[in-house]
Amino acid sequence: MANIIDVAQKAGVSIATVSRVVNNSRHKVNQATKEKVLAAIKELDYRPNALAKGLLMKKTMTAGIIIPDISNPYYAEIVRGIQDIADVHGYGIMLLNTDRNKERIIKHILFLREKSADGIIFSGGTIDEEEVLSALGELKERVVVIGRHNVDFPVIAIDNVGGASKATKHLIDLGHRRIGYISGPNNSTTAKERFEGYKTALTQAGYRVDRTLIKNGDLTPSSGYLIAKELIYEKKATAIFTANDQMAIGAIRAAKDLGLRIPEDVAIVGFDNIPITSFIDPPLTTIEIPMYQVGIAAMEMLVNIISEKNSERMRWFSTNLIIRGSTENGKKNS
Amino acid sequence: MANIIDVAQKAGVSIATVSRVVNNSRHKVNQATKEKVLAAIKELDYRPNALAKGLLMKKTMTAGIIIPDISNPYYAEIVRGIQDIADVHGYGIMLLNTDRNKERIIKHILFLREKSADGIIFSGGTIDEEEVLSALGELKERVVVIGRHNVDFPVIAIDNVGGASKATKHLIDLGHRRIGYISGPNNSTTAKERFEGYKTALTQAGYRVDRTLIKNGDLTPSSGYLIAKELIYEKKATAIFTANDQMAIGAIRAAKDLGLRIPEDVAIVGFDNIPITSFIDPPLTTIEIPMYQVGIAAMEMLVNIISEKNSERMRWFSTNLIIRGSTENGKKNS
DNA sequence: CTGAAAGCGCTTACAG
DNA sequence: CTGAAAGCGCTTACAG
Repeated sequence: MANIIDVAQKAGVSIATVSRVVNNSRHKVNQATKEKVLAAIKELDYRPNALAKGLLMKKTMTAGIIIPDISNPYYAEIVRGIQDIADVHGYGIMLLNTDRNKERIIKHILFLREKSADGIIFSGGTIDEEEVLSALGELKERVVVIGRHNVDFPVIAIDNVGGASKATKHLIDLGHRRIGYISGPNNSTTAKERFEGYKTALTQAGYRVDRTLIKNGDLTPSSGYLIAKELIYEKKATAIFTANDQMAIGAIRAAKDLGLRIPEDVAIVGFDNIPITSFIDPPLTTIEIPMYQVGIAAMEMLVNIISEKNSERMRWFSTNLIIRGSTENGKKNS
Repeated sequence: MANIIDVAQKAGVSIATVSRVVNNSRHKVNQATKEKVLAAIKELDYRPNALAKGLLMKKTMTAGIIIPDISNPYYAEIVRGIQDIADVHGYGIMLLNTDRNKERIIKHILFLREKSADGIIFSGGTIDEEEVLSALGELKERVVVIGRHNVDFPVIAIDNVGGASKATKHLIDLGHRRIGYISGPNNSTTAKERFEGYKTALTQAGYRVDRTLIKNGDLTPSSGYLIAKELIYEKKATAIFTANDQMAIGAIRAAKDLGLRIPEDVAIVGFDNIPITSFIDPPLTTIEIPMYQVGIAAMEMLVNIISEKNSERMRWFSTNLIIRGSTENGKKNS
């Protein structure tokens, strides 16, 4: 590929001049000269080398996204929001999956440092551990965390506790007493926060938390299916609240396979409001999170931090109970 | 961040020696020297700068993935496969969404060239257009295309035509004559290939293709919902085949909202077999594509191409009809 | 086994 | 308005 020297030679100018026209520099360039350079660029199909530029400028226009799993629609939607804003600002995104595994988190962080990423958006899994923190090195000041608020980073916080509490209270208000909770993997802080909300609502209503009604899933429909069967059949749960929609969809299937009616025999509430939820049968009552907006907010915050605009270090997204047919009869959709 | 000179000084050696131990070079280094260097690296928390290395070596260990939309579970699953293999080989992935828009495709390609990506995996939208091809420049020899086989690139081909044909034949065999097809956006070649299969099956069975039964959706559940309502209510379709599962899920909802039974009154077949399909009600008959495996194959092929191992230029994935309750009674699941 | 030096492709302060 | 030159952080052929 042609480089800046080739262009300079073809245009009969110095590489300094080429650089100035390529970057639309404020340093004045004679119009005729500029046109010669532009012509040479076109003819040679010249593209400036971002590696060389990044090396020199200490700015790569690259951000890393570290998430548990892109095949989880929750993260996919957030990533889409991030990317749309990245696009607007000319940033590229390096996407990394961790499956919440600490070694992979660390490995990915070191990788991003080597690539001189300008910043990191982190979501899912633990970032506030000694080892992870120290891996961050000079990137420590250029991180945005999504979904938690008890970490020492700029954060896009989601009201998981409040949302889960609303969901659980909704089930309590409908008269349910044996409300199961299907959580996420142990290292999912989001699932843990949602568990907090579940406990809070029960406690506030004057009920005790029954540990036998609480199980960990892995956020997939099939884990929701298997655990729901157990909670309903063996533990006699009359309602189930799940840490995400996918597991709730599995739970609905489980109730049906047990020959039970929803919501009459078993009520089910999910979390996230992924697009599919209003199309299943019955439509799923769930807690809405504006995932796409969360992604947008995260990338905007990161861009501000990188460009050292003084930006807020916290954006708060509240959550919203959407009541549909999986908890109340007659509600087909919303 | 510490650089190679800092390390060399601290260890009392030359940067050449540091480089050799960092890269585990075959050039021999005295064991004692090596240990001094290692200690210095550790103490300074030194990470080699990938930009500098990439600039020099003309190899960045970065691959671009250009897809229509990561929030579409079909692509999310493929991307996950790609990334898992990228991880194994030490590659980083830059993810870019195009919404099948030609300008964005071109913009993203140029972006990847500037970043000196080692190769590109492309899926969705058109790559074999003059403008796009020329944007590729020197990357032209380092592209893997997913999902098509009529392009002049190494390809992971999916038997969309055969799959769609099987799906349609299945409906014909069940006695359906008015079979609607809900396609994807006009620039989706995948949806077009699936349309080919639909036509082929009809023609082979001796039926004519009724244009009024064919509509374009946008691959979302809600577009499936709206179009299915129209096809069923106005066009009297008794069966619907959709270009992806998401739209099929919308179509199921539409049939139910019209007060119709599935599969007795309306039969529905999707495409892709995304995880959720076996959990909805009725479970969705669909065509299975091993999406994760497709991603794996694509990245493996790209790695081979980049490292100039002579690799096959074509991998073929066949598709598989999975019959569930949305077309045949008594089939609850598979 | 070790190191000096060239060179990858850029940007910009400086001199003219 | 234009250009020569330094320097970003590396790898490796070459000489010793």
